Amino acid sequence: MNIATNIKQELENVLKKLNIEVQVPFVVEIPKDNTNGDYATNIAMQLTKILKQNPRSIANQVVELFNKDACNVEKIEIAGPGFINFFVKSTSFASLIKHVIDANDNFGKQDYGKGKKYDVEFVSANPTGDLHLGHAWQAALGDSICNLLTEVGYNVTREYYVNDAGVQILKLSQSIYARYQQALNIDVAFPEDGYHGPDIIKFANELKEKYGDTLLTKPLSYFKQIGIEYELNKIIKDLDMFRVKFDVFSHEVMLYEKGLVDEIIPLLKEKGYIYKQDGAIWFKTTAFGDDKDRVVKKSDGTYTYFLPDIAYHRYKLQRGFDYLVDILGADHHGYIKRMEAAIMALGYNKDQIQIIIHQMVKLIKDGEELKLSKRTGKAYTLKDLCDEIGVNATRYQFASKNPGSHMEIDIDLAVKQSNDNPMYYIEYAHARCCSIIKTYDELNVKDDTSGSLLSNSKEIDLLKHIGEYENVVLDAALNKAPFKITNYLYTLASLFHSFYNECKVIDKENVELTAQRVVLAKMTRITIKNGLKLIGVEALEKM
RNA sequence: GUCUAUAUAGCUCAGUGGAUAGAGCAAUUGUCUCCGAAACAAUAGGUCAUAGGUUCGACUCCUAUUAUAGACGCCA
Repeated sequence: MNIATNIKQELENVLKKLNIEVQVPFVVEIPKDNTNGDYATNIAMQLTKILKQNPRSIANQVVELFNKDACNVEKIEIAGPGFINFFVKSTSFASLIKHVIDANDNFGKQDYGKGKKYDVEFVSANPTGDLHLGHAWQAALGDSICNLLTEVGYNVTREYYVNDAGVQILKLSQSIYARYQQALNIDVAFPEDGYHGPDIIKFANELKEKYGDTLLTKPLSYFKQIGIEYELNKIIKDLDMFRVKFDVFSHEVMLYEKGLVDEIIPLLKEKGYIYKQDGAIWFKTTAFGDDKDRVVKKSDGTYTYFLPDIAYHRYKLQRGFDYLVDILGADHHGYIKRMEAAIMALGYNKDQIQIIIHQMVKLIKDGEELKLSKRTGKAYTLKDLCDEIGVNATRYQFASKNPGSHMEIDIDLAVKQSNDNPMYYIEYAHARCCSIIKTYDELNVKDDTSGSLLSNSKEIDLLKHIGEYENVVLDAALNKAPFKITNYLYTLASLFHSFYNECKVIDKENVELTAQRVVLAKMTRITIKNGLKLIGVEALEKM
């Protein structure tokens, strides 16, 4: 049990003694300045409205009723406008130390989710070309979110939606067919909106090598099928290299084949959300807060893309997931309201779906913006970046950004300064821990997890921060915010480096202290390793 | 015009109602006879875009304005 939680519980007891029934939104946290205690709470200020007294006098009452022995508190002070600051006994860390060492690889794992089922859909790039850096962000973000949710006890499925029924795929098959003909020296015009990428030319040449001209008589549907297979396999391979593995690939074509798409309009009609206008069929999404109604069936009789998407989300919910998460680029933000509308219209709860939007990636190369262009086939891909700076640094780079903020990547700078990536600072701390532990092992001394000799402020700061890890994991998971993990790890590495420089860990003259300090290195190593694993980065033992 | 984000140190970014707003890079200065100097310690650098409001307290919440990116089709 961690110390902050203990203090919080005791404060809840105090509230009961004061006969306060209502929820008080107070926090127990580590103050920035440790002269303000090891932990502090704002409970007195929060109570001003309820008790209608000044915060310092409330603080006095709280302190009087507070049972210090229940949570290893040595001293309590009231400071500033009414903060209550707690100073804990050094022995209070013994249970934390033992917990971290015993849990080891499992430190951080929690049962908060109680096995509830999440389906997280991300990347879902059309199989028409290589993954670009926007997909890299989605892949890193999505996979890390899945890891976090799993860590706190949810049952998570990673899902990829393959848009294989739309016009994009038709263009792909036409492009392949044209390139194939060109490979055979047949003079044909390349389709107007075709895919110009070099990969298609390469694929066409492979077809020529393998089959000669025997495919010329095949229908377009044949090229469609082999095209999807070829492109999707390439994507899967890249994702695998990026350490992202999907559990389920759902194909749009399958939704049509199973008749799921055709079921939607009658279903919505039954509930009264469908009407006809100008020869088209509309879904009344404004009933659920959208700013305008959406067409689901065009006047020419074909469906809009929206309809299969509704069918797809219904299909996911029917498979028994409690929550759905979609990760999309900012160019899809208009999509949120209408999809929520669809979910609600179908009788599900709005908070069963969450759509996470990440902002656009702006690429700078040679001092100017590099526009992604499928037409010209020129793009800087996920694989390009991984080849240049490595998978670890790439995963870290994308996991560490808040998806709500805009990202600018200067490729030349990223490559040149890859060692300045904050990840290396964290890796260095980990490698240092490993090195210390190795040296220590040769001494043949038994670990001491009591923590009784740890009194230096650097040691205490490190312990307190490690004690926060589980809360940070939970917070990051619930907010679906992997960047909270990277921020945490960075601070942890910093505290460790600082501790290392001030406190000699291995001291042959003082075996007792060595046996306790080395445990700090072990705790740090465990925490960094587990934290990095959540964002798909390997912890290095040597650099 | 409407919608969604974003605006914090010269640059890249933390900071989801609390105490003196924090890191890294860049600048200046110390620290390796010693467990890994890819590190540490220190100095300097900010009217938290602007103006109002909410309250014990606002970088944080609300409103308006400005700037930047993106979205607003019977396209996907």
